[in-house]
Amino acid sequence: MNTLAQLSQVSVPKTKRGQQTLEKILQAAEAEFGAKGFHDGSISGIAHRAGIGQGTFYLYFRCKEDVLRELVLYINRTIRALLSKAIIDVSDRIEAERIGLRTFLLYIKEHPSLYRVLQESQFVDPEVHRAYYDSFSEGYQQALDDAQERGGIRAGNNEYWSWSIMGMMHFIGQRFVIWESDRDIDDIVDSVIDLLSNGLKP
Amino acid sequence: MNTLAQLSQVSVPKTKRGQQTLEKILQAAEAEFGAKGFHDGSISGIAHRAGIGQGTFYLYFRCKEDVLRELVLYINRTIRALLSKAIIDVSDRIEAERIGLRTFLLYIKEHPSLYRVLQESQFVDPEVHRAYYDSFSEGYQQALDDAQERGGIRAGNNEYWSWSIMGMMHFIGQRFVIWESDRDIDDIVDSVIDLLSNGLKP
DNA sequence: TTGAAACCTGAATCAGCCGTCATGTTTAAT
DNA sequence: ATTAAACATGACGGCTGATTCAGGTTTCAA
Repeated sequence: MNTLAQLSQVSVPKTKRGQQTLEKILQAAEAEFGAKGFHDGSISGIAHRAGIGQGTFYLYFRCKEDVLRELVLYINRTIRALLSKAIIDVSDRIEAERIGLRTFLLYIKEHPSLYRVLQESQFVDPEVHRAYYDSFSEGYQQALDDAQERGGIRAGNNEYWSWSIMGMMHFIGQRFVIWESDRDIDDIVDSVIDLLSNGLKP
Repeated sequence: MNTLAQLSQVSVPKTKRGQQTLEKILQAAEAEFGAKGFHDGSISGIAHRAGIGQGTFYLYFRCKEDVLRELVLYINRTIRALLSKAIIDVSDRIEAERIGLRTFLLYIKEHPSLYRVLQESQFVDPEVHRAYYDSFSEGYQQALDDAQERGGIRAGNNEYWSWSIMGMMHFIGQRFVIWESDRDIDDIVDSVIDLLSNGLKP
């Protein structure tokens, strides 16, 4: 299994101008892929949005796939940082779930293009896509393990449970934030966390 | 919102030979897209696998996208039929969830290519992809409504709950059946249904 | 100031595949 | 047996878009 960081293919530009250009390319790629998808999106489209020549793209990335990989790493870093920060001193696991789901939904609402890129990476580079979810799953299992030791939640198979929870969050986000974006996020969170906390049984 | 059936673009062949050819094309497309994905898979690849000429493909489908659409409709019909049959006389909702999850996982284990096509349809024809899940969600909400009236499960927002449950099933299937196929399916089902029935709370 | 490294350009190349078409074969109803 | 409809073929035209490259320009350390 690869860790995500090992999958990066870009080297850091040496001048300030280079760093700005790299940044412009990444933002342009986010917009281009978000609007047209990976296959219909083009390098010329990215270059145009970034305000650079076509050839400049290849000073920073070896190919079209590499820029998508880099965007997936970027989402991973960003969401992980947001989540750690949001639940840093929440000791109750279920409260942490609530805050985590809310934070996630608010993030993808603000960055639907980036979230689309993540989904599409499944068919462009399955390895980086899986590494993204593996990295979340690991942290998740650790958190569930800890909560179980403290008696905060019931015992269970945390590998299966972590993927179940990620699945809930993903589908809820896709359906009620990406596909239909005017729902009240707190209503969604309440309902989903209720199910996750208490289950279906009366 | 479109119903799935309206999205079909193929007309039924008039002779027995035509029906056989259509069948061959669909099976070849399942294999081709399953192996190479939609974009890297080619019409010539499909025609080759089906043992027909390239032009013959276009007697049955207008374009590459149409055959993918047809495959999504096919999965939908098949899984729905399997599920209805499996839970036809199960009155306990939680037992029905258990059987439903098990049936679903066994199906995708046997048809990973078809399941990949369904996932990829999100980026080829978002409408048919969404219609697929909407059709399941509707049936799901109905089932949850009924069970709540009988007191079989707790009250909740069944729109959110149905998508949460579909998300659990999807992620579990992707991770532990598609990506890693040697897990004991009954272990998975027990663990996931335990979480779904009883929740995280002690 | 200078020069070497870093960065930029966009027209041209090139490979690959979708979809068409002119022609030929098979089916099945009468 | 006849024939019109249905089905089959595969070479090829046309287009698209990723990547290259030869010839610039800018940066910055010394």
